[in-house]
Amino acid sequence: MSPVQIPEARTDPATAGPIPRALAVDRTSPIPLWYQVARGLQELIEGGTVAPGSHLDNEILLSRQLKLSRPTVRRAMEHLVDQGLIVRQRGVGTRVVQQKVRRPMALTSLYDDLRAGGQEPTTTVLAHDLVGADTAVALALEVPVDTEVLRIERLRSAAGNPVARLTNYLPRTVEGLSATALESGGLYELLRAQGIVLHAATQTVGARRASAAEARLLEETRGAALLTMRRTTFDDHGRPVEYGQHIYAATRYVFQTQLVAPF
Amino acid sequence: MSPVQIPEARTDPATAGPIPRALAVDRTSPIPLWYQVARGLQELIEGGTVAPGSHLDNEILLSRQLKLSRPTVRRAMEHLVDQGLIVRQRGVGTRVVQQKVRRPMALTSLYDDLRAGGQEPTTTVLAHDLVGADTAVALALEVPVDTEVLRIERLRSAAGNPVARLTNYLPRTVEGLSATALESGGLYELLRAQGIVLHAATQTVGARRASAAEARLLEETRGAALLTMRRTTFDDHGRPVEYGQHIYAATRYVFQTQLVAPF
DNA sequence: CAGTGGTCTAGACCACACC
DNA sequence: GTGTGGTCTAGACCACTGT
Repeated sequence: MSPVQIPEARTDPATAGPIPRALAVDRTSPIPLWYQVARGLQELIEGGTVAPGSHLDNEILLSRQLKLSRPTVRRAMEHLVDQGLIVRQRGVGTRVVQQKVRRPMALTSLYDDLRAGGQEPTTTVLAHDLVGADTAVALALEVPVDTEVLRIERLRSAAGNPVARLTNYLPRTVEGLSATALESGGLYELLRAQGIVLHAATQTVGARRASAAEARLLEETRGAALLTMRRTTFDDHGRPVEYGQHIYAATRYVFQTQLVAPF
Repeated sequence: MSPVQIPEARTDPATAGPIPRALAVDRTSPIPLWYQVARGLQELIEGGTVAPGSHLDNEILLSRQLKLSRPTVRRAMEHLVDQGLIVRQRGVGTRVVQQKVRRPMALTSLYDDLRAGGQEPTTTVLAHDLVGADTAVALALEVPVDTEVLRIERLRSAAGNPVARLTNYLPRTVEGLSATALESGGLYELLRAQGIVLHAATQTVGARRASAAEARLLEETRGAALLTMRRTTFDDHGRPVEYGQHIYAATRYVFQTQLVAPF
């Protein structure tokens, strides 16, 4: 009846459930509290401490345990719902979802993909020069046709086998993309190091047969099936950062994606 | 200095900016207020009332105009940021982003895709029966091997040309999937009509060459490049709903995706 | 009925960009 | 400085689920 909280029934609520021990938050950190909580819960889930199918503590209890407000805890949980880690039902509670492969590919690069898969990727720069933008490049980068843009062509290999030929076009204003830098890391990594925040992309995936030269480069048979991808990446201001036309050896690479329903 | 609000300086704030007129919210509706605001703003942006690049009113002003709290208005704006419609910068404001193609493909189906593209799709059911789950199907649907599952095989055409052969496996418990229903609409549409909430999916896209039979079915040349897709779809409880193995004529279809950074 | 998540409010303080 | 968005709090009421 009374809105006053019960004076420590049995155990200290801050150490009660199996949850809170690993979830201490650092209030001096610049990282938002809700994000710290979300990461903490994510570790508990992925580490198996909280079994799939089991219920998580409810918001009010958790906020009391962590000494945070309910909206803060709530925001963390909403984040995990977006990630597909947990499921919430009014009147029922919050349950941990059966674990899947879980790769949030979204805005990663082939380099990140391969490295995450345990294969150490290597890169050979085939071309690194300035060219006039053709209509496709001009449209994607939102510059006039024939504007000089940076072209980068790379051969990406994994475990000694060629996987893809990557052709990227970028505005001349971008810096820090020397050939040596490109051979030691991914393009997106270098862009992020320049302070560019990659925010969104549109991409088109298709397939076609390899030309003789492409087959030779990728060590495929003549006429082999290739995956093709065209992608335009935008920064957080909505400006185009990069446009790429890529081909992948279909025998050695597939695109894997996790989708979450919009809303 | 005083925390008291200024007593109606000049004009009534509720009719001041260009924004609020179309943004009246219905407090009796079961639709969340923040969502009503988000839709209203989206219409203003997509209708061109608010030009790309121009600033939106700030949160405090907008909340006063709409007579809503700041967090509510804020939530609407966060939604639009997720959709890629607007961009926010601390100390600067909220600006409308240059419009792109904007297709939130995420969890739509080929049927939706084709129809949205103006091509009226047609479907021919090639098979509709019960089969024992092989290892791939069993793994995806989380049932034991050899469990009887529903198999649906369809040929999807657009503008009279075959585009894809779709093979889907579903648990026997799913209803409402008669052959006639499947020929008049998309699978996802039928599932949603059954009250199933599609929430997430994992998919793998690859490429290979067509067999003689596949080429014949899709009216392609022998050995033509095909796009392949395997997708498992999950409902909002995290349970697998559907597993599909599909092939697409690469000359007639590509996958187009909009990605937003996950952080 | 009690317990859960879903929504909303009215404040507060801070970090950052621009003048 | 001034104004902006980013974060956080401490409540409130409601809708839905299960008993």
